[in-house]
Amino acid sequence: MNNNQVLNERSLQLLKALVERYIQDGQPVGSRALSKDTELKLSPATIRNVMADLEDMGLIRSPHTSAGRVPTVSGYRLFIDSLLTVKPLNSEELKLLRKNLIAKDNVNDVIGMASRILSDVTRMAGVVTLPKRELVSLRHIEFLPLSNTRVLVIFVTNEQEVHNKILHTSKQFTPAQLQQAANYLNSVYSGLSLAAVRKAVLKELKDAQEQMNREMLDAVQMAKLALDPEKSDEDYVLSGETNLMGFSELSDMERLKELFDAFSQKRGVIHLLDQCLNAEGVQIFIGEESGYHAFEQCSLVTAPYSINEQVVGVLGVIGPTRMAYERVIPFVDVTAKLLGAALNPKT
Amino acid sequence: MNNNQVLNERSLQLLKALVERYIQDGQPVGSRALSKDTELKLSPATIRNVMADLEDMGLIRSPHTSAGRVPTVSGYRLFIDSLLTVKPLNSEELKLLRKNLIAKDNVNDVIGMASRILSDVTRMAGVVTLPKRELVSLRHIEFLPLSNTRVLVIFVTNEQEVHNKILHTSKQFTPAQLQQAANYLNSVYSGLSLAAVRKAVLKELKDAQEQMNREMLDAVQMAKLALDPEKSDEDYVLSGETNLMGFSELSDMERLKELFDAFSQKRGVIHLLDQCLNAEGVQIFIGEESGYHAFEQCSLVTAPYSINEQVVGVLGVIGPTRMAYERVIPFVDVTAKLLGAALNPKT
DNA sequence: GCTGGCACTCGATGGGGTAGAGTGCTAATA
DNA sequence: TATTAGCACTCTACCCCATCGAGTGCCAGC
Repeated sequence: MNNNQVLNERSLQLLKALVERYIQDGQPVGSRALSKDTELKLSPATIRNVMADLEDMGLIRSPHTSAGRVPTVSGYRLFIDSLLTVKPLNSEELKLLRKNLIAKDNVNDVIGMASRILSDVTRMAGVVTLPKRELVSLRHIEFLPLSNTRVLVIFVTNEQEVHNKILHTSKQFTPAQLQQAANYLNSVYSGLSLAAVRKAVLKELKDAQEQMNREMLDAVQMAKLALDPEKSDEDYVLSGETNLMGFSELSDMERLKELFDAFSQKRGVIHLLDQCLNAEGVQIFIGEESGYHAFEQCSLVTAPYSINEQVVGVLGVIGPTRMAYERVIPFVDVTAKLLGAALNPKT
Repeated sequence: MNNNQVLNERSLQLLKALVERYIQDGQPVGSRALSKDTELKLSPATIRNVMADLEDMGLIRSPHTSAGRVPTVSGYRLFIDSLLTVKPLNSEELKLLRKNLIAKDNVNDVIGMASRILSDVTRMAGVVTLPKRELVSLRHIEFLPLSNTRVLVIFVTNEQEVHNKILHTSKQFTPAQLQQAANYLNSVYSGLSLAAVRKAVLKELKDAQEQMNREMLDAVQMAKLALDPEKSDEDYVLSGETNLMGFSELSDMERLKELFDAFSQKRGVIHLLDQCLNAEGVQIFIGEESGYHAFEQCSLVTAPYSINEQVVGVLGVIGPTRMAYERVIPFVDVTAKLLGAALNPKT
């Protein structure tokens, strides 16, 4: 692949046509087909020359001598970054989104619905991360005694979601003490983000002076335990994985197993999605770009979503590299925005 | 298939040998192989005659003229019900179980671990239903005000598990009122099973007379809302689905998709597992016996598990019909017992 | 610089031949 | 009468090979 070639307007146009054609019917595209497809009146022979150049540049390749050409990852990348003409959502998709992506009592239901819509509409796999607890703010905290040294802590966050956890305390508390501790924490920390609360808590514990009375110290100590980040904090909801079994390019059982293993282990996928948290808008991993072998034949189109202008999660679509990006990209974009809206606490 | 044949000892012995052989290496079993396998000194020709009889009885069949024989569902059934010699767990498996299947704070963790062990050891898919909430007893109930008419209800069950739900009440309650309601419910219903509580609550509401004061009535009303059974109550944890992708008999993509679709829709699987709740010990569905098309190539080996002698859930293993029943059956059995033990509240 | 022509390559398809596994049937045997 | 050896038969799996069609690269001519 030597890049010292000229990429003139015509070559780009042909690359665009080739990628579009290939996305449409999945067969390697030959010069004859391309010559008919474009409005440039060029003979197959000319197009062959251009294709040879594109191949030199590593943008397309031929599976074997007498097949047509197929886009490489770089080809897709160039196509998506500079050549793609996105299609706006059709009214039906929009209607579906508006109808189903609405606020519910249970955040998980909304997330699940978003994931479901993503997979149903695109007929690929949809994925939505749960909102990062760290970034949402504390609304209310409560302690319930379970047994001697076991306390159930319950906290409600501003997305109206309830979390609970069992703490093992070093000493025994009376219900009244627990009540008092909760009251204290609510009065001091309510409204702050969980991350901020934790930070404040750690600070208080560090420079705890005598000025802080016994009860408060206990309360802060318990808050620390309660807010200890958990692995379960990082999770996502996946839908329509089975749609992926329909694609011929993923029909190799080895690969498919690897992919589904990645889905159920979650770690890799989470890592991948986390990289998209800070992206402005839609971000795309094409094939091997993700760095995960299991995703080598897949593309991932993601967009972050926000609650109160604060990015708290990511959603996306997973499918074969050969996907209708011009439809998927705007769809993922809009879904992210609407999910954010649906999760925003009605003030 | 005419059943008016004699099933003598020898035929059964040959059927057993055939099934075992087929389970072992997945190839149709011929008369010659069978003649070598058994200690009955019979020539292939004799065995062929017996096999023809077994085929007449619908216990085995041949994929085509010049292939060996393969067990039918009836054949497997007879094998499992009367011919199987189960193998006790080996010490390694037992050690793994005892080491990992221990009480934890979080029931879901224990369930997840059980599912994981089932799939890891058998190298097939493991499934464990969550304990039926209905059947566990109420330990503690608590109400927290969220906003005007929205109340968060939290209840802890005897398996130390915490459930929460948001109620929409018809009128507004003060924190004190909620506290009072919870106190009342705890004093009256604590220790009863959720099903019993619901029953009692409905009865109280039905013949609510003036003798019941306003507050109590409110409390009972809210308890009714809180205990309304939800669809989410019926759920299971599945592990190692991807193991199923390795089996050649399931390698048809159509079928596989159907199977995985069934897994993610959950309804059919739950229905199937529910049928095993009342079985004494291990229950097995072989292939089409399950009644679900998606499971036609699969067998399901299940056992119910109990908390406090009360059956609350089911666990099992899903794999190809051709599985090592003699190992899977005792393993599922023991796992169910140990899971029950791990879930039993330490009193 | 573009095009038509042409030889070439490669995968897919399908026919034909063969080897091997296993059967069912029959006649011989214990 | 139950068992066995022998034999013809059937079916699959496999390999080989010819053919076809799509598409290419290259070259000469416009």
